[in-house]
Amino acid sequence: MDRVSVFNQYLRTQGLKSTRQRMIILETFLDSKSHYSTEELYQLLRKDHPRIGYATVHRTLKLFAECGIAIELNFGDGQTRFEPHYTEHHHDHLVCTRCGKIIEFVEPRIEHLQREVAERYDFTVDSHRHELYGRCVRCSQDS
Amino acid sequence: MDRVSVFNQYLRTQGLKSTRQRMIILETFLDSKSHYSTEELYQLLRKDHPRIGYATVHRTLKLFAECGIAIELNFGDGQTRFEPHYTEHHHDHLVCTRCGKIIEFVEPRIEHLQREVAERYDFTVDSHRHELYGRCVRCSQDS
DNA sequence: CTCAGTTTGAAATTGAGTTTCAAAACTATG
DNA sequence: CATAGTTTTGAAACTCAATTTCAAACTGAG
Ligand SMILES: [Mn+2]
Ligand SMILES: [Mn+2]
Ligand SMILES: [Zn+2]
Ligand SMILES: [Zn+2]
Repeated sequence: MDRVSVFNQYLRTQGLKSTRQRMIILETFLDSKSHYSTEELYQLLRKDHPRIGYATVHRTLKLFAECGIAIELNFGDGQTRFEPHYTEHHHDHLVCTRCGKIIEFVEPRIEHLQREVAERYDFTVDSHRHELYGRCVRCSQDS
Repeated sequence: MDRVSVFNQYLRTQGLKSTRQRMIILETFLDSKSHYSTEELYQLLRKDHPRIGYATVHRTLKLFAECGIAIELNFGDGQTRFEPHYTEHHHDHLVCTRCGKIIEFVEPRIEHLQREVAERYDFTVDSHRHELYGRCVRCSQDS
């Protein structure tokens, strides 16, 4: 089931309404490059939809996270970021602390060792966060 | 070189002064259990040193992080936490989202794969963050 | 000790995130 | 379509950790 359907079904089951704003925000969120903060997505939306308020963007992104079509990210820059949730391909991130570039990586062997570590402590994992901070190729070359 | 010396040398090289407050905060920080937030360490300090202000605790913890004797942690509860930096034994964390318990783990094979991933993208890693969120043994039993 | 520069602590400010509330928008029913 | 009962919206207010401000206190080189 695609993300639009998941969201609409979530709205229905929660007794929430399908509104023009929610649909526009959903479309824009899914089409846009990933890792947007609320403020960034709000600014992007303002170009075509200047009537949509910041609070609505914020509330809608929270709804996306609640129904599982978005993931909240935090790269330590003081802003929560969101990305569409790809159930098929979980990934983690390399974050360039100079230019802000974000590279996604997939490493099943790390995912596996994670589960092994959790077992070692009889810990039930709901989610995890794995980020490497440093310099991307470009940024490690110049100075 | 022990952490007290590292801090004092950092103060000297930066033209900063060694003060009563900074020494008390350093001692308390190193003696205390780890993963304290600024507020928590401030409350702990207040028992024996009610004159030390929150701003000073905050500024001093930032100094610890700057000179490398402390690491800033963020477990997504809206408070920055600090722990002494153990150069010898790097570890990552399991965080119980129910009771707040923090378990430290060491897994060299993950550290190694991390370096491999970074190389794959010609990325120079300065630091990383790896946390597993879920339920500790106790908390997964009583639900 | 003296004094310029630094630090301190209380209070003010910042900024992302969240909540409030009256007006607008939905949707189920008649 | 009209109406009524909810829910949603957007601007503004609020929250709270983090940070800054500033006058008074402290530090340490001379
Ligand atoms: Mn991503
Ligand atoms: Mn730790
Ligand atoms: Zn870069
Ligand atoms: Zn627990």
